[in-house]
Amino acid sequence: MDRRIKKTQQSIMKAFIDLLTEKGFDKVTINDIAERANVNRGTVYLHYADKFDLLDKCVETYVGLLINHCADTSDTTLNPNAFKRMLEYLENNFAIYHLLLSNEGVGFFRKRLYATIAKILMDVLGTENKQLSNSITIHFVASGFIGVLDWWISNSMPCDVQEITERLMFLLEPYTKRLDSN
Amino acid sequence: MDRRIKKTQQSIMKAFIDLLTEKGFDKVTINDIAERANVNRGTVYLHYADKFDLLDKCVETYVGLLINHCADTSDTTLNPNAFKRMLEYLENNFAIYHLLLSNEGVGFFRKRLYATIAKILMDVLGTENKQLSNSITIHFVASGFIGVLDWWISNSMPCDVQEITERLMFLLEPYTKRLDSN
DNA sequence: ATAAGTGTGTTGATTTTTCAACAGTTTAAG
DNA sequence: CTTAAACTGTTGAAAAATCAACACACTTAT
Repeated sequence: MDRRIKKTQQSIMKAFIDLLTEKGFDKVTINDIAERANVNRGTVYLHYADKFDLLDKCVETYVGLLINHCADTSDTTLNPNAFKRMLEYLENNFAIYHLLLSNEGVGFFRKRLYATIAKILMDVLGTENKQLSNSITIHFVASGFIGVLDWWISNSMPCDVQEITERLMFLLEPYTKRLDSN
Repeated sequence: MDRRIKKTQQSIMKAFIDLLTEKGFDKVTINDIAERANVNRGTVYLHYADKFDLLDKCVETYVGLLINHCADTSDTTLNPNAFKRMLEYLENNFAIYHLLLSNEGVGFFRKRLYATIAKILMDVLGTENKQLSNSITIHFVASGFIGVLDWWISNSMPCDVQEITERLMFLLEPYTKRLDSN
């Protein structure tokens, strides 16, 4: 990707997230964003259709970053190290994810994170196993997982990464087994 | 000036100063600078002829910033507040000016600062008074002034702004009088 | 009601940056 | 010495960002 595009998109997203924190979605204008990002207003429209599209792309980016931080290893099984990396990343970028999980995210974030995690679980299962029981398990596990993340972030990380990782592993253990053996 | 130009030049200069601090002038390559500034190598050559030109332009910029920080008021007489602002700016940007005053500046900085200060002193005198005695006084005062700045920065600011301002005012007092009355 | 002000989204001409390719020079190592 | 690798500086075509201008919708205060 062209270096200019990357730089422009990064500064627009950064500006948008900052303004979201300061004023809230409704009060942020495209003018604000362009000014803060030190970019022409037209340039914003060159990349994003409108404010909602920008929020959507931001969410996509941050979900991607979160997921990538536990996908370094080629290990597809749900292992503690992957969780730990993800939670540490979450901890280090607390402000942003707290914002996106709140109503400021307008539901976009939760929806996309849910879809992404469900897809990963399906991929782990492989294409053959499309039984109803597995579908239900996937949605149950995805919801439970996100619910715990949400609780942890929304309550300002009331316990440390190590502890929440262990609790998650414990909770997921029976289901990972059930998923592995189709 | 086009917004892109400003952004590009700023990031190139920032990258250059940082690399100068880390590696020294000789070891910094144009590739380094472009990479650090997140800019195409060709773009560097679009703005600067070579490394020396870049250093020169940097020096010009930083001398300008230093001078501007005591030129807010329309008061052309040498007043304590102007000195104080300048010294405070110097204090807040210690690392950069320490670097530029050292051999890393390759003499460019001292030369240009000298020329700038001498010119200001001449302007204060006006165009009519071009007597030899005034010329000599100007060079004496400019040298003395820069010498004190250099000492202060090179020794890591061994006294506070207030004190050095007072000492400077005291030292300059007889000469400002001599200059004012042609 | 209307006028002034602010935000939205689009357009086209212009400028800047990028990229890849090139030839020439310097540096370092076998 | 010579070969490989890295750095320098330049070029031209292509892509992106800028700017000014436009029409339109919306608030809000006189």
